[in-house]
Amino acid sequence: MLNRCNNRKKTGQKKKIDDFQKRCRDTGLKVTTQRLAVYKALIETAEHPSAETVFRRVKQIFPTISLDTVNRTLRTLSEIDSAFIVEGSGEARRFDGNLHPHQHFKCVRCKRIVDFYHQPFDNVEVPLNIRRKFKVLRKTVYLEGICDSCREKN
Amino acid sequence: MLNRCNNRKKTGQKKKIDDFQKRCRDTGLKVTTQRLAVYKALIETAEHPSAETVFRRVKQIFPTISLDTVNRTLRTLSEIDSAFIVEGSGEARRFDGNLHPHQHFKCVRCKRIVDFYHQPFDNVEVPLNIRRKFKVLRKTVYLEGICDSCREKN
DNA sequence: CTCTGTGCAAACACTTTGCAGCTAA
DNA sequence: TTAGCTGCAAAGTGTTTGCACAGAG
Repeated sequence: MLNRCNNRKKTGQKKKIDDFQKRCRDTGLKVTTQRLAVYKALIETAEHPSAETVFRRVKQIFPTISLDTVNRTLRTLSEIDSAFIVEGSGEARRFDGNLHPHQHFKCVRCKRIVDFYHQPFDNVEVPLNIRRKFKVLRKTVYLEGICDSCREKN
Repeated sequence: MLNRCNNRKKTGQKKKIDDFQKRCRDTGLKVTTQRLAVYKALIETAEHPSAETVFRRVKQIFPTISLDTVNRTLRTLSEIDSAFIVEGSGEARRFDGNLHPHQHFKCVRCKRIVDFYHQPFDNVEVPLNIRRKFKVLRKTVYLEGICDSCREKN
């Protein structure tokens, strides 16, 4: 399973790129050389790169691209759900003094974070292939969405 | 201490504070007024505050404290496991172009992020009390620890 | 041809650091 | 007493923004 995720197949890449171009057209975005290059760089790697990393990579085949464009494009990609942010919300760090096991729900509009506890999340064992390779120190379950009061505001 | 909270809840806070002081002594940290004030402010709220928010709150009862101290203290608290970071790693945003459902393991040393897929995590239903109140758009399961190559380096 | 996208530079928000004086142990 | 802590100011890091020009549709 680790392997399958790491070896993203070439044939699949082509289709992804076609789908992406369609997605751009559907959402009214222009298919620019830069946008395509950033998207390709992102799906060609399994290392969950930062904007800086994508920038360095794209620069090799497109030397005039700027870091700003990469930043803007990555943000756009996540807005049209062609990419996800796996680390760093871009907002300030936030802390929790509650040491008991629990999970969080975060409202993407008002940024409110709510604690909850749902035992089944806690009960799921970390898979063996992960436990064998890595020392797991922490397990986080995180939900995102729109909270009740933000929904009413629509 | 306000005396309106004279029951078990307050006793719990009291115990937490005692435990915290012990934790400081055990880890060789001094129990300073600032450190205590920051810790209290953190456990008195359920809103997962940022450093800035904690700062504003502590300032009311301790006007000379600086934001730097709050930042430093919150970092220290998470280092001694008296608090957790629930949002914002402080590092750069990182992106993922893999849209299939999957989970992540992140090595806290080398920052490498590895994809895996463990169906049981996917199968857990979001609890009803959350689904009823909030519109859930995304579910994230995230493991943190030490990866194989970093363990060997010890 | 039009209007979005890009590159540049400057602005920005948050966090960290160097240092001198302070304080808990 | 003294090692560690704090407050201040300055630097650092990553991201966003305003603007004029370029290029996709």
